[in-house]
Amino acid sequence: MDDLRPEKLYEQVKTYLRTGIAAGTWKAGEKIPSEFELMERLGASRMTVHRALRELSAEGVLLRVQGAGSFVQPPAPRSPLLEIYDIAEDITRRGHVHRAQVLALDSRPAGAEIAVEFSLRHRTKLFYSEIVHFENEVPVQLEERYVSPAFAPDYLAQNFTAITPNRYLQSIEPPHEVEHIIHAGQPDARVQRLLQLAAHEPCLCLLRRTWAKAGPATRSLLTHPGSRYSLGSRYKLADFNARPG
Amino acid sequence: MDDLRPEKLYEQVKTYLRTGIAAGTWKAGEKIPSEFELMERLGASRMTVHRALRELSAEGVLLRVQGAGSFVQPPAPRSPLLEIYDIAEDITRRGHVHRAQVLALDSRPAGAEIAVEFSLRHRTKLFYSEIVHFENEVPVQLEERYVSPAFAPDYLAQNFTAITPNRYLQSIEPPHEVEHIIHAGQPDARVQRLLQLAAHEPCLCLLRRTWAKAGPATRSLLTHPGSRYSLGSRYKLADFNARPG
DNA sequence: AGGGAAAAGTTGTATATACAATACGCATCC
DNA sequence: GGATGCGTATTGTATATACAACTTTTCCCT
Repeated sequence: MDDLRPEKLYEQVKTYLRTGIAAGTWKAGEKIPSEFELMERLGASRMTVHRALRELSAEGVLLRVQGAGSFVQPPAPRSPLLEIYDIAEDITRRGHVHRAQVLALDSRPAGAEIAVEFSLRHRTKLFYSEIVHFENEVPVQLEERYVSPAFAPDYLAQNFTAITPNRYLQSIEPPHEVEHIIHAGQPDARVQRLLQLAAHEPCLCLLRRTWAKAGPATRSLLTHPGSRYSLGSRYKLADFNARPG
Repeated sequence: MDDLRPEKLYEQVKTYLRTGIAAGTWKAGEKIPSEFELMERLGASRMTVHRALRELSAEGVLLRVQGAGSFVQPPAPRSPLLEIYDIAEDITRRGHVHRAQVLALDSRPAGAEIAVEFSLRHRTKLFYSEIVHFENEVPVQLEERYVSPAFAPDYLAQNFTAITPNRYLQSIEPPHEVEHIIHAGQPDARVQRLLQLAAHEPCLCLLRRTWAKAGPATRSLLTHPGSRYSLGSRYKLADFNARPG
């Protein structure tokens, strides 16, 4: 499972800087060492260091000013919203530690509402998983997921502390169609406890449904603490102006 | 205003490919010329061509497969959530009646946080508007918007009961870059009153910032009643698996 | 015909070099 | 004091080269 190949050199440079920023070696707004300095310190060529810095700049981690230097950008609170983003990836990219706690992983009859969504007869069985995701041991997401057995027959045999359901399902077959619905809600007592929410703290709920070519595949309700998590995206529109016809 | 400097060479290569794809020279799924071929055709070095292709790949325009070639990706599906949707349009499309109540429309000094976002000195004046949007006389959105005077000099002269700020600003110049951040929050007493919220009812907050080519343009905080409003999108993903032989 | 090795083609990474463009401090000049 | 210009530091672009990694095609041997 693990990728044993060594990280590419430019990736090593990126990791070096990212962990340094996460560790507070360089704080937001501060200047990081110059390309030349990093080149000597890390033993890579300037072009390799340059590439690493350019990519970090494109990712919004750094702001580079020609003639002046490279500066740490304040972290943009973001998760690519409409992509099938993976929360574990998201957390580790921020340089934090991700842990998943599996509360349930079984097969259970679909309730009326769920059955309709999956175009199944009432009480037909579906796979179900319930996982709490922690960022630095703070709960940031409750994931309640129904999966069609026809789509992922081996779902129950997976170890979801090692690989997220998201990533596992993606590896089977990328979805053909996706739906996202976002709303703000008041958690019930159980959710409040699982996410360690303060009294009356709202939560941000993201309902994501996916379809494979064969039919409905998954239905996940992702609940986040309102005060500790936000969804975001930022992108350039420039490229979409020129269109044929 | 126009940038008279010649486009960078790698940008020229990107433009060459983008226009070729737009013109149908290479269709989705098809293979584009190899780096070597492009290098000879365009008179750039392979590294320069390589950089152009790598960036197009990162942008999702191309799919590159080591050892095989570079293939045109089907255009990425965009969702209404990330577009600049207009709530008046949204409401009328549902067949309901939209009404806007303008609570404020003035010029006011930017607070510390806002000034930083607009790259302005503290207390420089910005245009500000505050509008409640009603769907069938039920409040569904509180719109608190800051606008750069440099971007929209005539902003204060508009009648925002007739045209939404959104639509007006779009007519000046479509944004070059957009950021959306969504979170769930607890409204303060004032918001609670304006949106006629029940006690402890959470709200869904969408912070949208836009940039024009010249710099920061607008910053809107759109607050919705959690129980009466949700954001959603559904779209088809292209088939990324198949690649022609 | 089939299998498999070899070759060719294509992209990925890394380096060295050169020069251009920009920012900033410092000395100079008026 | 203030404006000007210059040198240095730093990032941006472009090129040539080399080799690695991977895919596809060719071709030879069985």
